[in-house]
Amino acid sequence: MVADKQNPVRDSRAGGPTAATAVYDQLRNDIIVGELTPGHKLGTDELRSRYQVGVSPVREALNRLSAEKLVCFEDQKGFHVAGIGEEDLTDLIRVRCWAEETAIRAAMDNPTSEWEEAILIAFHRLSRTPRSADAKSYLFNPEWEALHHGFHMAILNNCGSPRLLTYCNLLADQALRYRHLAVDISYPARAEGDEHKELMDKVLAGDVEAAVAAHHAHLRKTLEIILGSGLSLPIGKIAI
Amino acid sequence: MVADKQNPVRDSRAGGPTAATAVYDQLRNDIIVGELTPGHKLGTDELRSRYQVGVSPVREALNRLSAEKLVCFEDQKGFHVAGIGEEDLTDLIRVRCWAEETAIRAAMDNPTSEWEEAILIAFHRLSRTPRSADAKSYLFNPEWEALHHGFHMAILNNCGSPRLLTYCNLLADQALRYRHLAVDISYPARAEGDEHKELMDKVLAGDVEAAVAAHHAHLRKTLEIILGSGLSLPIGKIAI
DNA sequence: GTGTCAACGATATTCGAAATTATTCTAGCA
DNA sequence: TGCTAGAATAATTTCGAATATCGTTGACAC
Repeated sequence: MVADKQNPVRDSRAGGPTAATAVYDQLRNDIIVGELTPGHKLGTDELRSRYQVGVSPVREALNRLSAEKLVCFEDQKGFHVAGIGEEDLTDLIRVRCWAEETAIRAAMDNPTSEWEEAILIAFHRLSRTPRSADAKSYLFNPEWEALHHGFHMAILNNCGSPRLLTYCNLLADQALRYRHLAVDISYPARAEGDEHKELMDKVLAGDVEAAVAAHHAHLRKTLEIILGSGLSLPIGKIAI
Repeated sequence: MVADKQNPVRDSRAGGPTAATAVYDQLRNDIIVGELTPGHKLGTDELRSRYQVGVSPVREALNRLSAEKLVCFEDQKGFHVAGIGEEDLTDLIRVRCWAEETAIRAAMDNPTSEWEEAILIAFHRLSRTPRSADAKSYLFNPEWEALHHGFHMAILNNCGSPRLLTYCNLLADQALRYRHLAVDISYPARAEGDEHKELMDKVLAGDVEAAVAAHHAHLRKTLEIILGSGLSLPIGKIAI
């Protein structure tokens, strides 16, 4: 592979060898971060020039994303960034409560010391990392995002069901997009560290009901913050 | 659109206007029915000639299916029909129990007469249709399959969560494939009508715990039948 | 006999143009 | 003025060829 102007996308990435995968990753990120706003038309030409590739990789990436419900598709009408709405968000959080409650119960049903220690480490790392890359106003901090996701997944990981984990990840990504769309407005109103600590304490204490309660409270607070953030809803067509 | 030899796929279908969607539907069906066996390599040329289209629609369909976990994909290595395995099947049924239990509880939490009547009708239609298109040996009966799916969905429909319903549908499709792969061997060992009737009775009686129990028993029996059918496991690579 | 390496064949991937379809705009008519 | 028909425009979708990559086979050296 030669690094020239012809293939800037492929060259700028380490992971995916194929252009389609590279575009998929970038596009997915751009949508989750909110750079591509809900409802925005994802035209062929725009994406072709944006990522410097042909039609095929773009289309391939869009198809994969539409299966993840981050992109909306209709025959002969092309692709749009999936819309958002209050009902959709409420549904998302509700299903996430169900799925993750199930995962937590299953995980706590077979506790191992490795699992508990992994949670402890994940929390420790998260607590040492600032929520925002800038001290005063909010600035997206990819490191914190990764550690935050890692902390929650560390708890669920022990549930023993690959399918359920995959689904939790899917829901988490969708929720992450909502958070990004709202976060600029509501930061720094929230003390997330305390919520995470309480969740961890209950999990490590083996108190299933308390852990589930803490987890539900955590998600419900997220819902309230987003709904109260002034984010205008709805926008665009929802992808079921 | 002209009906000629150039476009047999598009012409033979009523629903999807685009070739990609047509291939998607057919391929999906071929996989679920078991005509394309688990682990089978889905090469470009094979599918191109099988469905009489170019590379683009084939690739598009494969990408959508890989998101549904019916097709396995790896960069630079192409596509395979998703593999099967005992662990995967166990996980599938377990997650299905969780998801559908949640849906049943939510549906029974807000019972309406329309909903109850829809269940009654769905059961009635199902009970009037033979499981097999042939009286003696098993022959795939698409009508029964549709009504069976309709009956189960009639119960879940009232849960009020589009996301959960979509997920239940996804899991149902994956389970359907396992059933098809095993059904030729185990038919007609099962009295499914009785199980469905019991499930319906509990739901209509408003007895949540009994309904959930009946539902779990129904799924667990499916698991046991498939595992005991002599279906050789595992085959191919599992799509998480 | 065993291991490495290069060339080959097969396959997946990508491109740019062509075909098809939706959308918009305009002209003509009631 | 409002509405329909039809062309012009713009977009999606599809194709077949060109490119890049992988796995294998065979030769060669050790």
